[in-house]
Amino acid sequence: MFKPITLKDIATALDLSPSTVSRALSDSYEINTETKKRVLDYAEEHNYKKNPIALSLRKRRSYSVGIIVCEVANNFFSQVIDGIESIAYSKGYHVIISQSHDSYEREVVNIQHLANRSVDGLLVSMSAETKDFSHILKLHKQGLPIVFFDRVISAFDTHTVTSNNKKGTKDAMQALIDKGFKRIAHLANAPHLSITKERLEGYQEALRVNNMEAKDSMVRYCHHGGRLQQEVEDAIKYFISMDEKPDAIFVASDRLSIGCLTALKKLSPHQTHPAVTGFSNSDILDLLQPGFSCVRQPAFEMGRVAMNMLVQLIESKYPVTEFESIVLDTELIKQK
Amino acid sequence: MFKPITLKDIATALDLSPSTVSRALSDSYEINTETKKRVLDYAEEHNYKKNPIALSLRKRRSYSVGIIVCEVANNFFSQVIDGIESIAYSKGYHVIISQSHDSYEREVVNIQHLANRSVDGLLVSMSAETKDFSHILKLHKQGLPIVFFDRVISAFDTHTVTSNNKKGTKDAMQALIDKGFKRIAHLANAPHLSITKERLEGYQEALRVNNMEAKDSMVRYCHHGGRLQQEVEDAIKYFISMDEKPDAIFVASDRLSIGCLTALKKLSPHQTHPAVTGFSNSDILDLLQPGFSCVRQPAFEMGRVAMNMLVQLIESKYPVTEFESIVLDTELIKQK
DNA sequence: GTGAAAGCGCTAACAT
DNA sequence: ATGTTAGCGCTTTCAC
Repeated sequence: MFKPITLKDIATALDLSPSTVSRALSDSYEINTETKKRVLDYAEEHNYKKNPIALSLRKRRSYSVGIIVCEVANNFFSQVIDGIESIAYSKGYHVIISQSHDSYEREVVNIQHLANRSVDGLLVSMSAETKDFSHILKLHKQGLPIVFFDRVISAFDTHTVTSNNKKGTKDAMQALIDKGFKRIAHLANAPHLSITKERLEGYQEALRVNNMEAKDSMVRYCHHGGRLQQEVEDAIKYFISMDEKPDAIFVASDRLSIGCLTALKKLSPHQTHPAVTGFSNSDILDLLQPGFSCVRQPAFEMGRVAMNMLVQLIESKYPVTEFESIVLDTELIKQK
Repeated sequence: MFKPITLKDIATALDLSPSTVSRALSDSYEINTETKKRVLDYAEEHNYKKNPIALSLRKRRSYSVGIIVCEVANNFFSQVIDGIESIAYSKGYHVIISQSHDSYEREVVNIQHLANRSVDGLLVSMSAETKDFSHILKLHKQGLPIVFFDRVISAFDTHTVTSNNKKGTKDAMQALIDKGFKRIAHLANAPHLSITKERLEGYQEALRVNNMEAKDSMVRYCHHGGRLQQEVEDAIKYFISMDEKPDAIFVASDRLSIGCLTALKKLSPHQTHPAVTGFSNSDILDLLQPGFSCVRQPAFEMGRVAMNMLVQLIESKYPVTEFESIVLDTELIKQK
């Protein structure tokens, strides 16, 4: 069942050799126009498609790339994926998505799985839990093209695309400060993530240039990126039981924002809460927190850039040794 | 670059024939325990993995399945995918996800793409726009195993998994009615979707058993499943400008709920709104609309069931002619 | 218990 | 301009 027509079938049917048919199908210049037409017509009529698996085996290329993100049910990452796919399809690549759920273990398993499935390259955004990079370093050493996006690492040199996290944070913080907020806390992501560090820097610098003190006591980290609601709740509990409660919380991600609002609602359902704002690529937060600005990352564009870089790496004739780090600007969404 | 070790390499290294190595690796009974150990040890030591592409070519099986959903950035579908993956991994299958974005055209292209990539089977949830099923019927006729989940069609017979949409809707409606709501509107999905019809039935039946009139004027459809905010806005505009405004809206999906709340906020920012409730697999709605019940679908379980069915279809020695339609119960989430 | 050889569907030297 | 051959990495008859 389900046995598609092969190149050989065409050859037999038209009384040609497989190689002639192969060349005709690839529109080779050395094939008679007449013959070419016969082959192409026959192929069209019988709905012939090259078997991609045979092609992969032959060319030692799978024309597929792997993506690894923490989760797809996240507007930022799903937008990045859309961007990646837009380029992938236009260049004849297929995309295999896999999710780490911010777990180190699953990241290792999935990356291994993808490498085994002979993807031609990898687009990676690190999991919040990952501190050891040997699994990915190994693949890089074996020559597998890898591009990092958003959550990058510096364990080795390769192309990267990120948002301008520091500036994005600074701008949003400035908007908060301009609105009159005095005690702005920071609910941060896992501490070893690149984005965490950059956003923290932006947070601190914004305070500094406004002559406000940047206290460590106003920063709480979520080591699992908000996957465990308990860790978010603990952080919020800490904030709202401070002697000098924050009047605003700058939250490092969408997922944390949801967790943060849920925790606030649960822990002090009847009080006015500190204002919540931060990085978000979702329209939902606007609904929850009218009147606040948030930082939007150019997710679709990031996906496009990352995929273009990866294709360049894959299709390069020579080993690439010069790598680019592209930084895209964020957008400050101000609501009236 | 990136040339992994092959079976032949092992054969040469251990001075065996490729067939022996192959058999040893597959733990064949006819191979000497001693030899088997040598091969396995060598393979382990050199991190040998069978080339899945060669395997696919040989076995005429790719050990990958395709999923097509409208979008991954949707809690319901991402939970289904998690369920699918949990079974897929344990049975040695890989999963290729693709998104229709509720567009007929993209559904056709993606399904074609997946079939060309020689997936062994397809897990399909129809796009909201699709009325013509010939693209998928063709593949079915060619013998490609297909399982439908959530948004099913009856163009041909195959395994399906769905939620008990009718009962789920009835129960949630009953909860609303018990709370005293008198004029409950229904914001429905695209009219030709299976889920739309079933949920509509539940809506109507709930009214009927409570001796309330089920008027067509209280139902509005979103033909693009809420992808166009305009269509949601038009529906809401219609509802809130009725002579007898609804006091509650039962919304058919998560995405529509977001659109609905956004529209309400935009169209009448300072009034009290009708209560909004409905199908949701996200925790966000609880945040937005405290105190209301919603219908939760067993998404993860649905994914597991669907994938198990697909594997059964793929691995069946004989053509399957008896098909199952599994219906899973929904859960009514009541908030205090 | 092990090996030789054929073949999955395709392409690319190397003929002619 | 077309055909012959070999081979990508693997499994599986068929030999011995």
